[in-house]
Amino acid sequence: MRPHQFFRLLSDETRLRCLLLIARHGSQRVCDITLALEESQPKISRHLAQLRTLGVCRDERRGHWVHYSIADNIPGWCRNVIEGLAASNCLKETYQTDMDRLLSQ
Amino acid sequence: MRPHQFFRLLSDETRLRCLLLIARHGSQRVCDITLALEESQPKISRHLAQLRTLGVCRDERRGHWVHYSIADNIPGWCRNVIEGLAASNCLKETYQTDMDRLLSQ
DNA sequence: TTAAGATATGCGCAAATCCATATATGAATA
DNA sequence: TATTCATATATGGATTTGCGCATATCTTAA
Repeated sequence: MRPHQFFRLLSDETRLRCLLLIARHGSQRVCDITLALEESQPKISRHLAQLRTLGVCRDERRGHWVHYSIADNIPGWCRNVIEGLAASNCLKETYQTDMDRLLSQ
Repeated sequence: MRPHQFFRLLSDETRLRCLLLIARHGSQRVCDITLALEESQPKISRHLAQLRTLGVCRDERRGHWVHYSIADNIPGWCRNVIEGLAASNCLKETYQTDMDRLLSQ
C-alpha cells in the first residue's frame, strides 16, 4: 500500500468516520456502524470494502453479522496516523456524535 | 480545515512528494521542487496552490522566486501527521530519489 | 521600455469518485 | 425448502479531479 493510497482512504469523510469508529471501539458490526453514522447500508458497505481491499481493515463473519477491525499487519507509519487521529482531542470533538450514537444503542 | 480535506491533499502522490520535500528541507523554491520531482512547472504550481489554499503551506516571494514552506499555524494533529511521515523510514526510502535530486542541484 | 526568467492560470478533455437505486449472495431459522 | 435478515455488488448519472497546452502575470535587469 503506497502512502497516497492510504490517504485517499482517509480523504472521504464517511470512510474516515468508519475508520475512527473501528479504531476506537475495536471490532464493529456493519449494522452498528450504519446506525452510528446515520448513513445508508450500501454506502457504508462500499466504503468498508475499500478499507478492506487496501488492507487497512479486515472483516470476519460471525453468524449473521460481519465484524470489521483494523488489520493487524498494517505498516507502522499507517498505524501511527490512525492512532494519532483516534487520540486527537480535535477529532474527538468533531466525531463525538458518532461515538454517542454508537454507545446509546 | 476538516480532517478529510487535509487527507485529500495527501491523497495525490505529487502533492505528497511536494509536501514531504518542503517538510524535510524547510522553505523550497517552486523551480527546485519542479526539478527534484521531474514534473512540469504548471503541474507543480497547481498542486502547491492547493496546499496553500487549504492553509497547509504558505508562499513568500523573494525576488524572482516563490518559496513554499509549511504554514506555522496548522493544527497539531495535522503537524503530527506531517512530521510523522517525514520521520518515517519507510517513506524516506520511497521518496529518497526526490531528495537526492534536490541535493544534487 | 523591452527582454527574459519564474510562477500562475484558463481551457478542454479523460479519468476517477461518489451516490442512489436495484439486485444478488449468504446465513439462520421456520 | 422457503423465508428473512444482514451484507455485498452492479449500474448509471452527476460531480470532481488531474493533466497538457497555451498564455498571462510578475519581477529583475539591460
